[in-house]
Amino acid sequence: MRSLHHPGREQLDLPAVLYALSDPTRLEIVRRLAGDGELACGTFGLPVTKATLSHHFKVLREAGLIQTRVEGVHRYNSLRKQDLDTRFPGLLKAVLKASVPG
Amino acid sequence: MRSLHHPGREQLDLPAVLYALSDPTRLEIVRRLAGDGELACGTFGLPVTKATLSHHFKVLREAGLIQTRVEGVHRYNSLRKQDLDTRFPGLLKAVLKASVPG
DNA sequence: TCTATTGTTTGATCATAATCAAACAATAGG
DNA sequence: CCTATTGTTTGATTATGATCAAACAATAGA
Repeated sequence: MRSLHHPGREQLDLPAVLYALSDPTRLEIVRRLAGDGELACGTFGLPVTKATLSHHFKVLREAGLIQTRVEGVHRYNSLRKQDLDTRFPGLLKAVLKASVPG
Repeated sequence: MRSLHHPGREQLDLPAVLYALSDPTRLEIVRRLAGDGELACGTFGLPVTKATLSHHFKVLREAGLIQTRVEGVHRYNSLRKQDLDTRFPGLLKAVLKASVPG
């Protein structure tokens, strides 16, 4: 398996970040991670296959939104809050606030 | 010509807004409008044909990011700052701050 | 070593979208 | 009217991406 690629803080690209956030499934993943800290891929009860989910995690990872830590057979994902907030101040907070319908 | 469609404030959809902002050309359009208030379509010296530009304006308009006012032969575009800020507080500001490289 | 679990990758399909040239529409000014 | 200007729409092309099933890889546990 190819090792997981995480772009550096300086490489974060706004269009890529916005694009990653523009998919409802990925937005939901980000919301969960914002609340729960660290989650394995399989713990999201989303209505897509594991292949599709894996694809979405890859998009989020390569855009620099999440960090994936390997432990045994699991991949634990977490939001790169610090990096995002440094590079794009207020963006994540605004997106998270807005993504709660109501 | 079909009349220009602008979604109501309540119809604004976060994924659609983020998607509209995820294209560099459209992001540049939004940045210009944020600075200059109101601009006709032809006044952006962007490296795309007028057909492509028209397409991007349509995407921005239908996502609710811009408002297009027809005056004579021109279309004057402006950012829907108020609506965006009401619906997604802090989002536009964060995007505009982030989109200035440096 | 065998098996179950977890997730990735590949290959295919289908949909969406970015782009352009060309045709079209609407208007302003002669 | 005629013409130039401004922008939209259409049709075509090309690229990207969301999705799934199936094959694969890695690990933990019996």
